[in-house]
Amino acid sequence: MPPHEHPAAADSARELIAAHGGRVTRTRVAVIEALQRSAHPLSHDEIGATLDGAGIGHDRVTLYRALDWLVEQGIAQRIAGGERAWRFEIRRDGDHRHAHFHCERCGQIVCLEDVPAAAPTLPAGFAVARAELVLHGACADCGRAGVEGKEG
Amino acid sequence: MPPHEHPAAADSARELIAAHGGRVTRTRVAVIEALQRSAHPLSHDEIGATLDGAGIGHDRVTLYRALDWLVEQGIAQRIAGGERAWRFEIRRDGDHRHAHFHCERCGQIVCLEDVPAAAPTLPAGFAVARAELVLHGACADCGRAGVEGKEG
DNA sequence: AATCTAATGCTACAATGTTGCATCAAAAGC
DNA sequence: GCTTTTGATGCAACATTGTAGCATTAGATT
Repeated sequence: MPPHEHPAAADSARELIAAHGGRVTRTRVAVIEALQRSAHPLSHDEIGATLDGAGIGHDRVTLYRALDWLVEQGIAQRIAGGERAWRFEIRRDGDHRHAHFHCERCGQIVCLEDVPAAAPTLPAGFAVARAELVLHGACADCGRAGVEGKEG
Repeated sequence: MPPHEHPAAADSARELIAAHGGRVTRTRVAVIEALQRSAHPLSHDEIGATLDGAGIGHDRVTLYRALDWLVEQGIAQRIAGGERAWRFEIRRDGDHRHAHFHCERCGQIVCLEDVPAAAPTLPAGFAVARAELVLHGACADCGRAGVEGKEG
């Protein structure tokens, strides 16, 4: 085990991957750990930066495929949230139906763990697989910094 | 007035544009009419096809800018709904906070006029400008056609 | 009709995501 | 420990969606 990693985190990531019948690769372990460490969903780009920071070579395609696999396996989930790019977050058991807040000031996506994204009653015939509730506005940090400008 | 258009629709589009201080151009009129006629939000691409069908020359950029202007003026609004591309719909008075349904089978976005996309109580400091509630699954048509396959 | 300038249309570009294929390396077998 | 198998990677090339700059066109006004 590399001495510069948290043993528990690395183990849980490795076990998670193996439990789904996938190969335990540097990329997948690092992606899962990055998502687990982050308090908010990460974009492909942000995850890539994390990998670079960890000295893990990769390219865009590998990362996309690793993320695709994680989503496919139900380990992670995609959020359409902010702008054009997807964001990813780890699916914690039973916890994957919370709403998200997109700050139009700083671009950040915040998980609103307390706010459920539940599907209301729908017209007959509609089968809902998942609900996405995204609130747009100014987050607590940006709201404090100033009402109109970028800085207070 | 061109004889192949609905006079009322054309007038309302023209008036709408003029009321916002913009120039009444073929593109804008056609885009507004397309959105008004459609029961569901349209993608940039679908709107472009409508313009082509109406024999109105245009290019991608013009259409993007026309749509940007409509959104800017509050005449239309963007929906992040389905995949990567934005969708657009006309803003009807007071009616612009309904939820949307994204059918993962046919890719269609359906307006759920009866389902409000209201923001629930948030942590202190969060200012919500708008709420987007998108439900993903199978729409009534696709659900009827078959449970797993594309066709019943 | 002449004028003014918003809007268009072109080219070129940026950002995000996908496909095909040769190579590499993780897991399994020996 | 070495070889085999094949899933995962990395590269190049491409597809889609959206923007920026700028010359030209055409809507509104005089």
